[in-house]
Amino acid sequence: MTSLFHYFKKYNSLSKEAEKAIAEICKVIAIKKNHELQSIGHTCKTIYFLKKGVARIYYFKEDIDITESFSFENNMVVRFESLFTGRPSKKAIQVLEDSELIAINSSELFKLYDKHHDIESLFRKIFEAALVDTVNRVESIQFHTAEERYNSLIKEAPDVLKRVPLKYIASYLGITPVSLSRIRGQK
Amino acid sequence: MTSLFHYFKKYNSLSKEAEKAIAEICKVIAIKKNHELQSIGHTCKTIYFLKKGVARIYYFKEDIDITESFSFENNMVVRFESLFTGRPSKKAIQVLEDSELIAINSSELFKLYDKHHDIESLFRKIFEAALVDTVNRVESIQFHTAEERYNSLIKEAPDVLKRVPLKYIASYLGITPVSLSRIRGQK
DNA sequence: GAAAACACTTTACATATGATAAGAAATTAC
DNA sequence: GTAATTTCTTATCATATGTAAAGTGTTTTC
Repeated sequence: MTSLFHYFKKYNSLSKEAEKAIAEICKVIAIKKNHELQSIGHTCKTIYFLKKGVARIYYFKEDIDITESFSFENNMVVRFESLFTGRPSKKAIQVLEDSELIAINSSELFKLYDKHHDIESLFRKIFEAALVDTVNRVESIQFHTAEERYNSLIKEAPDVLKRVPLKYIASYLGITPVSLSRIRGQK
Repeated sequence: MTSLFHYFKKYNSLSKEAEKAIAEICKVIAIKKNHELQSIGHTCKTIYFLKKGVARIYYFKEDIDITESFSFENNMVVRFESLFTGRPSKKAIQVLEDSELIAINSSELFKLYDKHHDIESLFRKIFEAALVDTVNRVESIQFHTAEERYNSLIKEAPDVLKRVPLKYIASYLGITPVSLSRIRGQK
């Protein structure tokens, strides 16, 4: 739980009561490598925090498995488009190593917003940061070549190569494994 | 001002005092076609609402003008990555028709969050919706062909063709004007 | 309303990525 | 530890998009 509150501190400080209230709606869970945390068609009602391990959000486009994002230690894993619309997600969350997560029940969390103004501010800021990241990702996908994106990925998250199969990295970059292999082969 | 509060109502209801407080930090401005609302290097401290007209956010990649997004009537225009980081933006906002906007001073707005809980909730929800839109845009850019993206653009915003030069639409779709012309020519 | 500037299309050629298939390397299962 | 499975690379060919340049059409300017 310490790691979660340490993560929160980067965004907003919380009163003791607020921390207690959050702790009460959290569960620690362990999942084995390659298992699914949440599946396609399920409506997201949980905000996950990765204590240990790697996760990816993925979906299928015409039978092809496509990775939308990776998450590493000390970060959130959330399918925002389902969490904030209340609609079933077309995406699933899978864990790529034996992992430990903290699961925060989002309906309970949102109920805390009125009582604990600092909790609402905290998550507002977390989601604002997620918006900034996502805007930057649009820029990176739209206007950089696959090679540029590959290079910045391994710069920003060097251990992704050791921890994530290349086929997932390829679809995350928007290319086929064959194409990624070519890019890697050039050097 | 009515149009702005009508827009707000879709997300969260506001007390009379909150509406008054927001009205006090708003300015209505008019801008002529093709003029810049905010320029590259400027740090975003204003949230714009388009009453009338069309706007785009754009930047340069190696001397090439690239459109990141369009906004039409009754929507926000914000460079989130600057607003939420406090860093100068690499992007500019330009108006593509004679336009009228409501400018909300963001520093003043953020100060209102503590006094008016309903204002914080309102903007939290607005930005959560923006996050959902941006996540969906990532999906659309990454995993659909230019032709698919062109078709869904004209389906979702049919008058974009009448109101926006094709060269801007092309870069928004992530392709050159030549390529867009080819796609359009096929039919 | 003529000249200039800008926007759009078309053509020809170059290049990056995709699809498919086959083989090599690594991992997993028993 | 061997076989089976999965992952990654390489090769070939097809296709979509990029670049450059020329031509046509439309707007703007005075």
